[in-house]
Amino acid sequence: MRVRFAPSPTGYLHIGGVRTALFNWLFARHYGGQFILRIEDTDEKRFVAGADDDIMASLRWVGITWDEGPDNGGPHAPYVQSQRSDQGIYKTYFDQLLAAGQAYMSFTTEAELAQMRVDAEAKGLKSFRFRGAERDWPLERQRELAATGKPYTIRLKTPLEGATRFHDLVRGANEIVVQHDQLQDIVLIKASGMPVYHFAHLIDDHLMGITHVLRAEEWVPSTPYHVLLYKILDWELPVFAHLPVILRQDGKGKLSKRKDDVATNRFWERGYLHEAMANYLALQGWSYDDKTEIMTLDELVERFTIDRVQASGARWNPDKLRDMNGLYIRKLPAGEVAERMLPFLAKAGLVADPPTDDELTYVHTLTPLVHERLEELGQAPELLDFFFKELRPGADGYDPALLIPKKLDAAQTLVMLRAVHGALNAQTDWSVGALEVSLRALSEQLAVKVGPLFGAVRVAVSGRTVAPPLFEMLAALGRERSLSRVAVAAAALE
RNA sequence: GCCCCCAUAGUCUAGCGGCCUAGGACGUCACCCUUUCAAGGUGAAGAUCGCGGGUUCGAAUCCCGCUGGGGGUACCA
Repeated sequence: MRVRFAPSPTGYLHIGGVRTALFNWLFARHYGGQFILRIEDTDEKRFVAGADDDIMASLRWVGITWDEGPDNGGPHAPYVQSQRSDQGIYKTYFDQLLAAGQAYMSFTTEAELAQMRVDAEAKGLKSFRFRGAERDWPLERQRELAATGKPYTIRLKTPLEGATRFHDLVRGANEIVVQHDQLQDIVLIKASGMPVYHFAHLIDDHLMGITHVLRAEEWVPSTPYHVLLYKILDWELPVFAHLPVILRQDGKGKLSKRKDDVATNRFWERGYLHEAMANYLALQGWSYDDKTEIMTLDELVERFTIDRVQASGARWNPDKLRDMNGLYIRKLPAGEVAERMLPFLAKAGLVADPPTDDELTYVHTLTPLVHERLEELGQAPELLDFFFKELRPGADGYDPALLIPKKLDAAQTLVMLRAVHGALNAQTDWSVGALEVSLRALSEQLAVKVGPLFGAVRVAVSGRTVAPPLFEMLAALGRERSLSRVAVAAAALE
């Protein structure tokens, strides 16, 4: 079994593309087949230089590797269509089609065609299906006109009557039937000489021995053209499996690069784990059973079968992805989380890049404080910044009003914080346990509940009301900084 | 408009004729734990299985129609 993922380098790869690639890859790995990566750069207008590298980086990120591709080559190289076009690979076949009278040179220009559509609509015609007059010309006449230098495209001569039918693995036993009067003579070769997707992908799939075509659902309507071409060329049809589209969060249409934040690289920039992304993506249109959701890449490979792919569209659900990411972060050993957080801390300027040895060990001691609080690694800087930066109450820091617990006033809080400072100052054992014993005793001594007391201290040392556990924070902050922060906080209330 | 595909809670899904008083997950809410926030635990609300006809002793499961949603309709992929 051989499958392929064939992206167009028109920009970054969006997450739906990764899903399609993942399904192909899982399919190949599960059945012991090969997965091929092919770059379909036949659209000169939308071509973006460097997009292929970005696409490959995105695929590698989720763990997808290819047996043959543009970078690692293979028996069917090259794996880039513009290069294949330059080699004349496609010409062989359209010459064959032309000679057999199955395709023809069409001299109608894009502008003329657009006008024809407008006219048809004005006349109230239900639908416009273009078939060029040249489809009935002898090939010689087509060639003569072409020889005068008039630009032309090569179009498929689609049958006028009958129907084309094909099966789809995802849609089950029912055949998809399309009447030929619904088709039109699609362009196979553009006036520029570059083949169009419908033609190039099919030639390459055949030449590369692709046995199963797993692609997104939006290709269903054009599949009849492909089936027709396979038959004309007398080639064996691949097995089709059209994967459900990923719908936008609001359900209004499919995910789009322009409207949605779905560039794959955006996810690693925000601190999504590739393991979580692969797991979530696998569940967009596929499921294992009625309970299992959390699966490693290896487990996915072992369990992935095409019969469990859903036919209906799946809506993009960032909340669930986020939840799953948090779960994966929690599953990671703390040391691993520390390592993965580092780039985010460095980018925020909290540690050097690369970090010093001291910074490295400090990040490791800090990690347990935020480990289970992270849903995205990118949250690490905002959660931890007060451990790295000066902290001051006032205009350029936190609001001193936060120090004052509910039902207490500034004077009472001041007394409390001074007492805390005294107690901590007398503290010789700066361990989490000892600090807790000390402040709990103080709570009793002052006849203040631990809630308000700890709350005030929390703000004093972190500048915020929501933070990691207090004694862990004090311990990580160290004696000097803790004492000075409490003192400064108290002073702010004087 | 026309063609094609799809249809179980707000969302992702399990279900492939009797095991379903419809299971799981996200989200939501409550309670427990608790120094805040999380995490974790327990529980709840939430689906007349889109609607209407059939087939069958029996249908979420099969068939038809309708409706709704999505996709396509390019010298883009």
